[in-house]
Amino acid sequence: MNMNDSLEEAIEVLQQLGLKEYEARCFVGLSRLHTGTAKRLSEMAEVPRTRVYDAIRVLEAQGLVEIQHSSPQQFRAVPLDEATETLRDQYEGRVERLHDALDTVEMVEQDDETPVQQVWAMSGQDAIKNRTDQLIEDASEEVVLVIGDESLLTEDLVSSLNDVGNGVDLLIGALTESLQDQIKTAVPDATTFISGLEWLQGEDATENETAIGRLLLIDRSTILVSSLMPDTKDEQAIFGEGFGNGLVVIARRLMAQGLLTVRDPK
Amino acid sequence: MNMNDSLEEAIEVLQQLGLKEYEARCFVGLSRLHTGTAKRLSEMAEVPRTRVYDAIRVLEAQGLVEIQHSSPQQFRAVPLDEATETLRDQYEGRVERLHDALDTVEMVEQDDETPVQQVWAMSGQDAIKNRTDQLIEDASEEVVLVIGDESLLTEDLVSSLNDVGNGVDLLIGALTESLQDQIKTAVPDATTFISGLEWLQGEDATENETAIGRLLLIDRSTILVSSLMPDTKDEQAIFGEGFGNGLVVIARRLMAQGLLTVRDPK
DNA sequence: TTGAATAGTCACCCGTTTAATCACAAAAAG
DNA sequence: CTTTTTGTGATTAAACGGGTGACTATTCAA
Repeated sequence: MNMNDSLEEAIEVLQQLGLKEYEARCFVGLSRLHTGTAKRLSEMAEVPRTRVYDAIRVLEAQGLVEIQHSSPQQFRAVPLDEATETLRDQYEGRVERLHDALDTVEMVEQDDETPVQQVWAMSGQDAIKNRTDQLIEDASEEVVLVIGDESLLTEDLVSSLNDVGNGVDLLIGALTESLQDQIKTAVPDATTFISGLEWLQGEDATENETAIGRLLLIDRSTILVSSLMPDTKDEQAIFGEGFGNGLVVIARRLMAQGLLTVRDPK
Repeated sequence: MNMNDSLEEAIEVLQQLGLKEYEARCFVGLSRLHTGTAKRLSEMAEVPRTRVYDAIRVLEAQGLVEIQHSSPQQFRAVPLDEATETLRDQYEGRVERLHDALDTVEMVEQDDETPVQQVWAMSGQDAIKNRTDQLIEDASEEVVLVIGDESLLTEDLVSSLNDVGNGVDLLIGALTESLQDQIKTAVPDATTFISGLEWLQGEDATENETAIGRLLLIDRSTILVSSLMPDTKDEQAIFGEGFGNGLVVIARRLMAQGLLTVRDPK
């Protein structure tokens, strides 16, 4: 990646982390300046000089820059490692506060008429990863997992797989041999296999550009299927639980197609 | 804390984490509803019904809620642990990307005329903590530290103190006996003492409400002094390096006042 | 000392975002 | 066949953020 792109990337990420554009620009500007006045910073970061002062004040309050109160004032960025650590601390604190606040509250009564046909949709690689890990942890009998992309075989996933109870069968499939090898060494207890769902790929590929992401079946009663946008890495999943669930139809189809039969000749 | 306050707190924190007000309200609303339609959620969360849909879409894209595409649609929040973990992952990723981006860039040349009189100001408890830890790690001869408030004795600080090189003297002071005891057990290698800066407290207390936070002197050439707003827990520090520094005057005053003489009779 | 340049603070403008409401068509429910 | 409910879209008003210029104080160099 080009250096100017790195600068742009840094600015963008800082904004995602909650900074305004000027604040972000000033911070990356200072990061390559070691120390500077408002004027120099204004030129380097392409921020109107008169606005540098506001931006710096905010950054200082967040612990990202230091100010020398001389005349003229000098600014400098906190060392990178310190800055990232500070940001981490900030967010860790917020997430913790959120967790505490919500977990003293949860749940108002409900007039439950569970409509049995529960199929839920969710998005986001992180969220689906976490749900996958959680489901595997809670498995009591059998885990069937098909992984469609190398990037989905994360550390957390591996440790979840290795931590399942003793009586739980592990059946893991991959789309390529190299991926299967990785799985074999990472999760020795699992029975692995390749393919078994070419039909699924074929059927899908005609319609749109989505690739199969994950396919997870827990205790034959809970299922999660995700697809992966090849370019954007965006992941979307559907998720269902309960035997009577409509999604189990998919599971049956899979079994009929011979995917699950791999298990018996084991 | 009251439960309604918890709700408010959660909403506020979610906004700090980047959500809009409606999104935040909808999420905490769903968090206590287990599952709900737009109408119920609208009443519970005090969000206009017609706007619930937009908010939910954003939340779904972030992996914080699941949608059941039935009619009417049903929404539900991801379990709290999964949600916080997802948020964590999100921010960890961003901070990492920031670090990588800035790492490849740093430093444009500089016409250095170091004005020797460097006194820098910084704010924020996290940032000052990180700076403190860093300075202690880099110490080569002597660390003099005075801690003004119990909350400042963090794990990171303790491990930094215990990790200093062999030839480095550790001199740690506290304002109260109980704090001194904590330090003794946490950092056995240190020489501890109490007080030695009543004069500083006195002088300050007349003017404003700030209490002394940290006081750190590294190798007799780098110094950091912080004050703590008693109510807001807001911390502000000044920081200087180099022998010729004006701040060293303060260090001399401290020595003259007998603070540092504790070291000699050791 | 004086004039020019620099430093710093304010106040203002304008486009975008976002909270908030309304109008309307499709779909359920009675 | 009404009457709610549900979902989408357009619209308004206020808040926010980016962008610019006026103005004063300070510094520096004639």
